[in-house]
Amino acid sequence: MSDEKPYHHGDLRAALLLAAEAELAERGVEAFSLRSVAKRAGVSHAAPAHHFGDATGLLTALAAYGFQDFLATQHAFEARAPKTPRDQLIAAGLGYVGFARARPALFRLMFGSERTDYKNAALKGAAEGAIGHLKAQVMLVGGDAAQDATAVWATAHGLADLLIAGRISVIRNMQEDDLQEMLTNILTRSLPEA
Amino acid sequence: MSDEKPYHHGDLRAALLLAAEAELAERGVEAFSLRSVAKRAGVSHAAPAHHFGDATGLLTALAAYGFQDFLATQHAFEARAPKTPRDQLIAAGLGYVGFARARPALFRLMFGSERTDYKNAALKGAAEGAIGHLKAQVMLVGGDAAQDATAVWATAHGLADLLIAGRISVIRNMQEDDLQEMLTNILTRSLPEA
DNA sequence: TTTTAGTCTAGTCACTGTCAAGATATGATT
DNA sequence: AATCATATCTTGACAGTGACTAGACTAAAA
Repeated sequence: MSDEKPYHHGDLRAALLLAAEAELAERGVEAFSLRSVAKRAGVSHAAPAHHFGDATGLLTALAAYGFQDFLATQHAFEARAPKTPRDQLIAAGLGYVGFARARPALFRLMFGSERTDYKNAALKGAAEGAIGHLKAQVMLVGGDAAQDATAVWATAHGLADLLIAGRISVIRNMQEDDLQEMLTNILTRSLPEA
Repeated sequence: MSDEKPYHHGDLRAALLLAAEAELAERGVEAFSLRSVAKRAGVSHAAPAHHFGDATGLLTALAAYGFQDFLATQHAFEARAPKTPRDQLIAAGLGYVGFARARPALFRLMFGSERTDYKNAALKGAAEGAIGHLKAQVMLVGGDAAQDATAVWATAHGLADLLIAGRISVIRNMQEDDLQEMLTNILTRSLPEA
């Protein structure tokens, strides 16, 4: 009469988000299954509906949570970099790529999936927070904020997406050090000129 | 006794590929369904299996076909551009983005999906053809082929992926002319220096 | 004409997301 | 403390899915 699972989980919402990211990482966005998430959390197949509505609801919440970590990763990279605006911006770009490589399925969910609802306020807010951060940094460096932010962002995003897709054959057999140096070079070139 | 459908389709394989791209465009990669493709082609739900094995087989064939059109689009853009190596490379980049915008779901399938088999010879060949073309152009311009090709490619890819995701708010309300100019500017900056 | 191989259909299975109904626990009101 | 309302979770059902099997049909080879 001790190890009995209580009827109420306690914090199922958080547990489901954790399970969902694990499922996402193991099976990918396209093979993602609500029932499998429920099973992993040790709960009935219909339980998630009460917290997230449907599958889109869960994935939307997960994407929003992902954007928060995404921003946090960039901040972590920035903290370890020199404090000049340019270095900070490059660090943010490396953080962008680093996040994608560490959690590729989540990254894909955030930026590419159609199974999330971008009209959702929480997701929209989290996503715009990440974008706003980048734009603010570009303004510190100076230049045409719109175009320059787009340039840096697109470069980081393209590197990230191609890396996790495994399509850049040049890169597959590269030493991690050399890869980082190359990423830095490419990002630097995308910056507005000093 | 005239309009009766014959038992054999005639060219079901091609018809299925056409239907598959239409389904892809309408419902997206993640909601893609084999049975729906079969229905659209007016054929039983198990018919595709005889031509493509399983769903992955069909999507793999479709991706390979996509890479051919992808290359053709770039060539079309190049034909309309000045014949200097730099202009040709930029045109290829614009073609890259143009293809993604015209057929976003197919583009996503080619570069992002896990429902394709990249060990498949046809797909691998088609994909490497597109990559080889880009690399060849970079060598004409001069520079460190590996790094420079990666830079241009990542920039084009990032612009394309972000554009079709609709995440670049700066761009959503932009005039098409201004957008093209901006894309050209950003791609130019990613090029090895003259 | 007979055989063989290729093409397509029909039926089945386990799995999926969603819905509806009911069981159980929590907490507010009295 | 007792009752009621609400939130949480389970169970069971449904149509749609991918994959598999067996068989029907057809065309071309022998």
